[in-house]
Amino acid sequence: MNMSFGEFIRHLRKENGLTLTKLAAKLELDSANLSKIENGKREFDEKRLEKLAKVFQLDLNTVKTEFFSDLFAKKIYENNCSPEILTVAEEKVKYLKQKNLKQTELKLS
Amino acid sequence: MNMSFGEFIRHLRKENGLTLTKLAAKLELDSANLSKIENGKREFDEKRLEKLAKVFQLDLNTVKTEFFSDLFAKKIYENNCSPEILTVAEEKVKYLKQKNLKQTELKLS
DNA sequence: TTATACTTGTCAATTATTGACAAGTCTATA
DNA sequence: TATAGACTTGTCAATAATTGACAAGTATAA
Repeated sequence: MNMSFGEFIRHLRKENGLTLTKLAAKLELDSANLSKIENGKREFDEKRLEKLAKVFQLDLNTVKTEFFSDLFAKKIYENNCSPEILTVAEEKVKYLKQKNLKQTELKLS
Repeated sequence: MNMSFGEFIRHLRKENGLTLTKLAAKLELDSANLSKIENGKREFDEKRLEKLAKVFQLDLNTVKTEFFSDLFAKKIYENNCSPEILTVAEEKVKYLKQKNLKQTELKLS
């Protein structure tokens, strides 16, 4: 499943035999804007991820993965970052989790 | 080097014996706001990355890596994304590069 | 030619980010 | 204990970015 988030939505939409107008209604957005989203000319609004998952009966985590990985990939591509950045990000996630764990411990004591 | 971007700046600043006021001046921003950035209460503005690299004579890619990996990690953490998202992102970077390559080829032919 | 599906451009309205400054804490030192 | 310097926090107007909405276009099929 290697595609942009716009292509991901288009793929789902076609697969389910929906028109832009139909899907836009379900997502409560303008069909012209949905067209732009599918064509990568606008961003999909994060706050609609849950709605999107529901419409197509997908796991929210799957949808989030598509959404955020697309975001990350674009940033890396646009800014010409070296690929090691993802390893660094991975470490930082661990760091954040550990940090939050410590703060929780503090609050409990 | 595992820290947030705010901590990264603070580390650099201390290492170079600068006060908030001094560094803020070099970065052309308010010292109160720089304090918030170091404490993770505001975002560092992407457009100042180059300036930051110059001030501390760092490779721009190093600074970008710290900046964007911090951004990614925060998103992953906040949204409770599974770690595999980074692998997906990596694939999408490749996809984008390949896609752009094809478009370049088209333009040249 | 009419309908349907889609695309593109534009722009006001809404939201988010930023810059700026006042007022505070904390520490060290005269 | 008061003065200074370093830092933190809250607030808010100004600026910038995103979004919603709609008009006008193209493309295709009936």
